[in-house]
Amino acid sequence: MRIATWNVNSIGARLPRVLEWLEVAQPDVLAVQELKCAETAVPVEEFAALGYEIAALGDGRWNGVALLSRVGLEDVTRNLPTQPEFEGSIEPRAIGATCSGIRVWSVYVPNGREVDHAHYTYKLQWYDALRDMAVAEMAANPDQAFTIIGDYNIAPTDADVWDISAFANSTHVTEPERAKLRDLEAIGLIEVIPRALKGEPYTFWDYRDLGFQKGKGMRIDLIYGNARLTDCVTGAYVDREARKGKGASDHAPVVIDISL
DNA sequence: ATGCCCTATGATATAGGA
Repeated sequence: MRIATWNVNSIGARLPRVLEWLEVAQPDVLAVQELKCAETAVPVEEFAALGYEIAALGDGRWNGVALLSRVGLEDVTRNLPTQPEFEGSIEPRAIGATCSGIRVWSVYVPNGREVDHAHYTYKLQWYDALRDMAVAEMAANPDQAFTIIGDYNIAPTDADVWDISAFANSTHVTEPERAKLRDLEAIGLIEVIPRALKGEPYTFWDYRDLGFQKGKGMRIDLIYGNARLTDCVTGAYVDREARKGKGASDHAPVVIDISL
């Protein structure tokens, strides 16, 4: 079983690259973030032609998440039960489903913007809601393989950014953010750290400043799972190749193989 | 020293990204 996560930065703009990647990488499940389109506008038929069902959550221009699966897609849950609002709305940032017995969540955690911004507080609150969901679901099905994959918008360690000194007073590397990752570990979630295909551990390179070309990346697309799942991981990698060339997303896919 | 890019939108600027 191969599961992957990819922040595609617009499913519309990225459709040819995503279809091509599905054919080459052959994931059974793909968690997608930043659809940037309404769920009613998701290109369902193109994915169906490759054998994938899709469950999508999106309301337009920003955010949006989905799960693609060719091994079943059941018990779809939209949003986190205690997900906080931002400026009065519940944003489409989390969708869960059961795929061939594995519970999978695709998440796009809020960015935070600046450490003194309301969005940063929202980000931290969002993590509490993510933890609450994980606690409840794992308690309800303690023997089920469970994973939360997606764009966490946190670099777990200083080595997960190209130059920590460039991140003074920046989001994504602060202690309160990293403490939220430790909260997830405290409830029994374990991070699966992928190997990089070419040295760099990163999963994101900003379009601005030509980050990819200069090796200025960040590892922010993460995989956490319960022991039932992580004990069965046979491999994991970042598909850095997918970040290359014209028309690439600013994120690379992250892939795990598991043998339950 | 700074910006350099890319996306979608009631677009010909703007907001957001991290």
